[in-house]
Amino acid sequence: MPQLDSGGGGAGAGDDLGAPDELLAFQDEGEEQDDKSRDSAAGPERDLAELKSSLVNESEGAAAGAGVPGPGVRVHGEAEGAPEALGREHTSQRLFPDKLPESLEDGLKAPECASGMYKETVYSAFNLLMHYPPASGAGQHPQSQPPLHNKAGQPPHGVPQLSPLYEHFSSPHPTPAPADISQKQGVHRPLQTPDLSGFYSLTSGSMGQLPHTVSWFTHPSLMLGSGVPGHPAAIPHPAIVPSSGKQELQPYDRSPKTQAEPKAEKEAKKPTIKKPLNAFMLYMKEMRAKVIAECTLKESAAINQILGRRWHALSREEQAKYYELARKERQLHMQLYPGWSARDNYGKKKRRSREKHQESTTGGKRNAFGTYPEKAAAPAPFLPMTVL
DNA sequence: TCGCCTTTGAAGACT
DNA sequence: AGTCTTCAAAGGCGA
Repeated sequence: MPQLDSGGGGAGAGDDLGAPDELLAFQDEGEEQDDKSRDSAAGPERDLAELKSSLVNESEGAAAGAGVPGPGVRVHGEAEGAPEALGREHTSQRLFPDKLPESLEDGLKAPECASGMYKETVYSAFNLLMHYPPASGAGQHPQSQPPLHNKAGQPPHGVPQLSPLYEHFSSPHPTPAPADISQKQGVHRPLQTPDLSGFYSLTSGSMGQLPHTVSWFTHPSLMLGSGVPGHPAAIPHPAIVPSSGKQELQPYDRSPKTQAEPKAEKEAKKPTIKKPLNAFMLYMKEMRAKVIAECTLKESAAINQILGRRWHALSREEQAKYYELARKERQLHMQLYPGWSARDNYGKKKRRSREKHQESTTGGKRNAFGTYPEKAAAPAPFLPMTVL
């Protein structure tokens, strides 16, 4: 995130949520910018095609270099030696797995997949940000700020797939549900803070600008958890899900099973507070539907590959909007669940087999530890633009 | 039914 | 401090 929190946290300690990694995402200036502009200018036609051709390149490189290529696979001719290039290298590498999922191949074959996919990329996030003016002294990114005011006050295109957290706070009736949850978990959670009241106090008029909010309020997952039954305010925070089983529920399945559930089962379904979504997750959530609609792909793994590539093709301004969203998301999450820690969910998922990780290590993607071999040669910390 | 796949980013755990 | 590990979303697929 380019300098979203510059200025030493005008919104207080909690504002210092812009992770350093966010800055790294914008290290790739210079040739990277050219790269992105090429990608963007070329449009989606090249998106999948490049992905596919890159795979070919990688295999060619592997053949020519006798296994040397690994991290050095370049797809856009970045400058050698530059820190940005280093950071970029493993990115590129990650984007091109050894094997392309069949489903992805199908998607690549599908001509409709290469049509107009790149338009409107961040309009949704852009639009959303309009409703969340940056906290004082925070989010003062010079590039992300000015365009945040849509004079018309209407979504330019489509329906933003907002993180429920935001939609939740878009409600003119802020729900006390999270606090309720917190009580159950024995965590003190102040309902509202001065920071947030200024942040998310939306008028009912703004609701009209967020028609998608309805989907959030009517989503069955919101009927879980605690709260005052039968009242909209009873809707718990969407980050709260039953701890047992997957988060996803059958769409619009509102059968009152919970009433008949035995006590033990209820115990097992104690709500879990999920991690706030990061910038890329927010981007994926928003763009997934488009990719699915325009491609024949359905497999998330393949879609995520495309989205990952598109993510890197986004301009820094476009990415900045998602970073800003994610930052606000974390901020909200922190305000809602002050006692929550990612540790709470640590180890809840079953671990993958170590062997598979080691396989991927040799494959040049994330190694057995989820990082990249090149990380040892991590680029120098990104200097905020204000410094530069 | 459950975990894997696949992506990036955030953050906890570990050295 | 630096590195490693896990989780966040999503839905098809295989065991």
